[in-house]
Amino acid sequence: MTKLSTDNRQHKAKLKTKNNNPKSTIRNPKSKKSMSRIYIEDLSKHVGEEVAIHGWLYNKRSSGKIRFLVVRDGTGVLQCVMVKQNLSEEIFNTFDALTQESSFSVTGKVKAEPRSPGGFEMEVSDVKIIHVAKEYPITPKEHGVEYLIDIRHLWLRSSRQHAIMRVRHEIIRAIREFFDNRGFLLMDAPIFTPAACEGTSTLFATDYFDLGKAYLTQSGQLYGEAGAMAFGKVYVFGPTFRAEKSKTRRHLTEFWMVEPEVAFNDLNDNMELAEEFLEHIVQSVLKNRQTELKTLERNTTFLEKVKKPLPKISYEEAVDILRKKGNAFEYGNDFGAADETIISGEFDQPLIVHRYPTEVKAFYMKRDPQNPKLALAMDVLAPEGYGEIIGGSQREDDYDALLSRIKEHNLPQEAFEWYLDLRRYGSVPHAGFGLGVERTVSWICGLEHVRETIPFPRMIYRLTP
RNA sequence: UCCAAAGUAGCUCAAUGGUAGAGCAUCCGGCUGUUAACCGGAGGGUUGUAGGUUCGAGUCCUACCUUUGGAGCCA
Repeated sequence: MTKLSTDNRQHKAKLKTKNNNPKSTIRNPKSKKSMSRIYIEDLSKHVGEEVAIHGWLYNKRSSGKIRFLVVRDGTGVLQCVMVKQNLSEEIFNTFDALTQESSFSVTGKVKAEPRSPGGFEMEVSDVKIIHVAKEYPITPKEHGVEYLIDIRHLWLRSSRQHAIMRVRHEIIRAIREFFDNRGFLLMDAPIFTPAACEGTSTLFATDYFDLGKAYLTQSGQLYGEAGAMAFGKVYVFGPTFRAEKSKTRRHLTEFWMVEPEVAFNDLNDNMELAEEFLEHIVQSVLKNRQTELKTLERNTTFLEKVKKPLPKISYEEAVDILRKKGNAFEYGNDFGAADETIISGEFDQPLIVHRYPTEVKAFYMKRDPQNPKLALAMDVLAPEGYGEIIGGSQREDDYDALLSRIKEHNLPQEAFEWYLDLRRYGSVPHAGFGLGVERTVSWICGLEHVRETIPFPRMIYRLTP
């Protein structure tokens, strides 16, 4: 019933536009020698000029003879004022046909307007409808995340999602800038791999011609190590895949990870690189994305404190903190999400925890010469309960030690022969870490869930859109 | 895989075991400065599915389905 009436209205709207342009309902806004077209973000340079904006209807309001169109063009939002006595009836009535998210181009004079949120307003002289949208499923009122995530392709048009995606973009830009400025080579690792990189996680399998199964990568690190031996310092930046049935606000099955790897670095160098890296990322966002952080109502007090040096404690000291807090934590276990929150709650900066028991860490991590029961590993825990955002280590560079680790973990030696080669031909101490992009975005934006940090999240029960 | 919670109008939510409602959205009307505009009116429901208890079930019971949160694993 509702559908019918909408269709009717669309039909009417089509008829109206047809009168303007007999060829097609979809008009090319550039076809007419129109005003110079600008983006909303550049409005300040065009005050007093007659310009055109191409965009979509964000919202509209009417007070009878004065009407307001709120247009968004992807770079911002602008309120356009239609005054009846200044416009022909035909143009004034385009207001009625425009539904939420209809596309159109609007022409008029730009005015500075202190009452408007962006500081500018447009006095409309002409409106050209491009396409009348059907009833839009996202209304200006509240919606649940469950509903919105099903229409993620449309949800991305809303202001909050714009802010998150712009912060994500800034984080990725800062990551690349940081490594590029330090002479790192960006080295892409393969997505298809013959075996588990770390041997533990469940992987996504796929048929690979006559070669049997291929698996989607869960880390580019081993390839990064080959890169470090070839180029000295590299970073791998790509998607990674985990088939574990993790159902939490911190997990996706497909997520992005950046993994630097540096030859001749030890654990201390690695921790220093990580803290400088985090400082650069957070300070870049604070510097370049204040508007977005404001939209997200992010309290930036903690973010401003992200500067070198970050606090560093050993696994043992972390266990002590847990015990002092009355937590019956057993030495030798890995920290759960609740433990991480307690430990990081003691600090107001990201916290580096180093030297974990070898049993809870991966086979390729070098053992501490001072205490062979410990791995030269490091994790960075974000404050405010956001958990682990970085995991890294100094790698085992001794051939015999690495081989026995591979055997202890029951890994297929043939698959790791190339990796062992790195210890056969000019082995050197080296270290690296991986940073989860989505968890970092989630932390910096202050979000409830990582699913909002990636344009199209992949989770156990979600493969669409 | 395990534990827990939730499914009622397009959306967000109400409704002691006793006639299923509101706000937003949609449609019709009004308004010359609105700001998630406002005011008046209208349409809109197999209460996730299948059984059961009861004079009577949206509400109680059982199973299943779907989604969400958490655990484990991890970034």
